[in-house]
Amino acid sequence: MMLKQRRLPAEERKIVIVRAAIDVFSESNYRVAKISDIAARAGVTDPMIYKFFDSKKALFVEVLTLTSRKTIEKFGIQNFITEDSLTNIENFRRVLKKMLLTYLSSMRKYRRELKIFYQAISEIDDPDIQQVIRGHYNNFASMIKPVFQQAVDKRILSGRLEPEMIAWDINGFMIQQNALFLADLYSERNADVLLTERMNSWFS
Amino acid sequence: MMLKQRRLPAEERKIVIVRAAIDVFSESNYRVAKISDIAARAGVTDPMIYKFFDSKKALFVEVLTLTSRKTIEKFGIQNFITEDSLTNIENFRRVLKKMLLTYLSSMRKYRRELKIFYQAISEIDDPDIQQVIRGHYNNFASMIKPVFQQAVDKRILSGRLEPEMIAWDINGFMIQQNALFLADLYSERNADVLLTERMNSWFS
Amino acid sequence: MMLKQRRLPAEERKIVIVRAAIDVFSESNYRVAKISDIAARAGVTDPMIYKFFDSKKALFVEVLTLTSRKTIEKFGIQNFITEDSLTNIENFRRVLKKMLLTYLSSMRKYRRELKIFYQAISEIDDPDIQQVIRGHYNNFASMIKPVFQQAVDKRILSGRLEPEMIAWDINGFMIQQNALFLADLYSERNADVLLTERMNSWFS
Amino acid sequence: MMLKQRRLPAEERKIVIVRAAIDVFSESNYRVAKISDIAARAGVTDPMIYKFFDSKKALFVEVLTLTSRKTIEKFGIQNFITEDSLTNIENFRRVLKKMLLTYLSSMRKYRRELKIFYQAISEIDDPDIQQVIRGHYNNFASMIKPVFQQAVDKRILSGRLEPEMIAWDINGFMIQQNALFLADLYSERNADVLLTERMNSWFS
DNA sequence: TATGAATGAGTATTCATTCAT
DNA sequence: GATGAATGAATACTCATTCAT
Repeated sequence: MMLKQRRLPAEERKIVIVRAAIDVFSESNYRVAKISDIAARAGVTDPMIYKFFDSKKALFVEVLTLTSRKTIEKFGIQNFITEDSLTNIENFRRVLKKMLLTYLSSMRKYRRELKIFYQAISEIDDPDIQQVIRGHYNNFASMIKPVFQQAVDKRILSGRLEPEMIAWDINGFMIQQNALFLADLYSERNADVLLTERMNSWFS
Repeated sequence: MMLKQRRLPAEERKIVIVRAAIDVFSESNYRVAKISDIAARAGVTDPMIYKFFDSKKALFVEVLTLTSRKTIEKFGIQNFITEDSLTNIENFRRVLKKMLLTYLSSMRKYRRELKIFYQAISEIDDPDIQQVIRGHYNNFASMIKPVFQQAVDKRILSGRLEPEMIAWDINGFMIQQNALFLADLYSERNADVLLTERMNSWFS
Repeated sequence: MMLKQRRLPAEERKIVIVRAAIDVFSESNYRVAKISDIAARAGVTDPMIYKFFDSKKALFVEVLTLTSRKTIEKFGIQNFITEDSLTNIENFRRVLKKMLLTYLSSMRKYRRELKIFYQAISEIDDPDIQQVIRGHYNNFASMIKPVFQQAVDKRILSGRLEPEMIAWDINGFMIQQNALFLADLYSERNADVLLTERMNSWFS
Repeated sequence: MMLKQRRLPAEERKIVIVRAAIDVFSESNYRVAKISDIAARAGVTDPMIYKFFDSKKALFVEVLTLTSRKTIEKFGIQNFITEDSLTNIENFRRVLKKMLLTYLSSMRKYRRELKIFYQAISEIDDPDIQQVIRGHYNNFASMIKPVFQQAVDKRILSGRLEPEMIAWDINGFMIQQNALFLADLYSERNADVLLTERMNSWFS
């Protein structure tokens, strides 16, 4: 068991602060969260926050950026869809569905990050924040598209729907399920059925 | 020549305040917007706001409630889907698509209301606000469901997908397009193609 | 005896605040003085200060401006030097000396204002503050000059030294005596002797 | 090629810090200047400052003291007024005038130090600072007085005006010109004319 | 010796809300 | 009924200074 260290190297301290920020932001929201709460949660005093971040907003943007990166890594379609799974449409379909359901079921675990991400829409007029949000959705789509492109190239998919279109459909599906989840209106069954419908459309 | 009216009947003045609130909230967000800006925009003094609303939050909730009501009225599926259009699947499909596209294209006009609605997600922990949000999505689905139920009853729809499921699919589709729209990532072509795909699934 | 009024018309309240500011600024200095001290002294809360002044600096500039105006009014050379006193050099000289000595002896009474004025030199890089300071010295000189010009016109003064020059000499004399006074190095006798010397030079 | 020196003898490092302090204080003022800026300018870390000075104020007082000493040395009346120049009033007068004009024209070069000195007036309530200021003016006068005393002793000056009085007149003249200079109201011509007038009074 | 890490204490400014008139 | 006057309560951010290593 590690006691709380009094002095930490900068790198580690920064991580501790970001983690605290995720906690505190998600427990209320960007505007309500107080720097002093974040500091307390991180076990430091307020000024330490400002050693690493120029402002509360800069910290929020960092949290957003990191969350975006982590989400996309975690989604990690490329880890699921191996060369192997692309040899055969049934394989591809099975693996894809498993992946999407896995993602959906991870919402519960990443509710905090999810909530912060949706908070950012309230601040969408801020250029820095807008950039992270748009970057995130674009990156998400960009990660998915080539997988479907490969499937088309390998003739296991008809190409009737452009890979880009499918990518944005997946993106959109996640957005809607996330939103419903945050409003406590998420239904696993609904999500499952609707996902199946969509897959039918992608794979027809 | 129109002078600023000195005295307005209470009901009208309340409407003026709510309109001002929509303007001001949407120009920044619930936390940033100032009561004094809303009052100025409405042409009243700050304390007047408190004549009509107990608090800033109460005003926000009112705006939310009214916006929800208006959105649902405007969507007005019952106005589109007449008895007549339910006699024949092609009619139904055509009218439905027209309605959904109309709604999509109205996003531009109602961007202000849309933005406020998404702001509420930052405040989802507040019970009053959560209630409006959930109520809105539920009402939206409840409005759509019976139309499809009728279609099933009238045998112009197979009933393979439950009307409730379709209702939530439509609901979700709107949520995702709204979110993309607010992030300036809305693509009319994408929306159109993906909507067509979904309709195929509902009507198969 | 007047009890401290709870509610005061804006005009009066502003005066109370400015007076409090003079007290508080002079008891320490512009940077050390706290808005909350000024507010407390004025018998109001901090936000009231901001109803009248945009910032602490704005309040300081107001104090400076008012002090300048008051000082110049109080010096009021035009009140001393009447048509009458300009008929004859001895009269003029006597009245002038009396006036200057009066001013010098008023330093004690106006120490607070004096101190604030010299504080401004620490802030001379601020354009607003610089403007007040320069304006003050220029106004001071501009007030004195025409009196000596009249004396020259009326031939009771030789004009060997330009009126403008004399004006700046008086101005400078006050500056030096003020500075010494603030450093507790003021000597009435010295001031008196040196003033006599200068008058000899002006009137020769 | 000069690399930043890693280790400097303590005395030199102290000098470097004081120089940096003069720069930084004069660029804003005592209250606004930051220790970290001074440290950065001196090429040391913040805590190093505290190796040499107990506090920011102590550093300011040191700067003041050194500036006072340097100013007085630089004024160095004793360097100008040699035995030789005291044999004859014309010589004395010429040399004195040259010296005072030299001092005046050096204001431009020593603006930084001058500015810091006037900043101290804002802090005149601090006993340490008051002591330096008063000490400075007193030393200044004390340096000048004996020169005129000698002139009186040598009968090249009448003694009508006591040497002490003349000393304070010179002192005051410098104070006023410094103040006008800092307010950007310095006029070389005015200074020259007024100085001549005063010399007439001292030498009559 | 030197410094990176850390903080105590402070403070100008903001704004929703109240209330006397 | 309407408002000008007033405030309680809050909070992001700063900086001189200390101390463990």
